[in-house]
Amino acid sequence: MENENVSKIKDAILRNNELFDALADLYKVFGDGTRVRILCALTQSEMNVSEISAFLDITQSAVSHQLRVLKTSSLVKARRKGKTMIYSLADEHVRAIIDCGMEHIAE
Amino acid sequence: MENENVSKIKDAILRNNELFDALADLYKVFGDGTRVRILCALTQSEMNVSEISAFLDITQSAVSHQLRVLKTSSLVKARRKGKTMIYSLADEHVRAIIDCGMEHIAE
DNA sequence: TGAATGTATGAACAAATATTCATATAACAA
DNA sequence: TTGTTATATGAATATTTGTTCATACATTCA
Repeated sequence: MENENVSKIKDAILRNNELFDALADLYKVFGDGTRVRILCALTQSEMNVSEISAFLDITQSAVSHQLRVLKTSSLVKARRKGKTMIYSLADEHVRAIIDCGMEHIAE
Repeated sequence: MENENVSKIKDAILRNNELFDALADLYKVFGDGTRVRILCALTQSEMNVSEISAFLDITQSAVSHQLRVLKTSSLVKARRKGKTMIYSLADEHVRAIIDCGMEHIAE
């Protein structure tokens, strides 16, 4: 079992703990119902905070807190429009990751 | 890119909180460094508990606890071989999800 | 300016969760 | 059977984390 290949893999993994933590941290962001709802909503259309709050029936404060997490993780981006902040997905990776998980669930 | 099936699933999810939570729960499992390490290790080769423990330098107990989480979520499967339990990835979705996240991090 | 609206944020609390330690269970060997 | 190795599990603990509440900040409009 402990052949040469495994040794190489082991070395790679042990030397890349930061990579795995980064990966875990990324998934951690997706691992919350509120954030997933927000992200899924934004796959349909960009929205401002009030719209997200109403659409998902989550308090404005909770939405805002979670949007901050999502923005810090570079999963969403925001632009101001008058008094409102309009949020949208940061890039297509977000959509891809969501679709990936959905396909797993769909089976 | 985005096939009809995925679109339908997405629409369904936007109207079904249970599915939201299912998606979040799936990602929650990936959202822990220990579990991601275990899963990544298993993408290379099946292993028994002791091997995983030594390989990743995590206590046997912690590995066992997390393997239970992974098995409950149907991300890994196990078979007995004498005194040992050999764990492997449950299916190709696991690999796909990991790759998906890796691509996002890679940029 | 002041009032109103939209959003962000800090503190506090509650709930979830990962690890450790001790111990139980399972399979094998002598 | 007894001892040994491999794995699982329960309880306790410490962290992390999501929500709420109150309030601050930002922008527009009268």
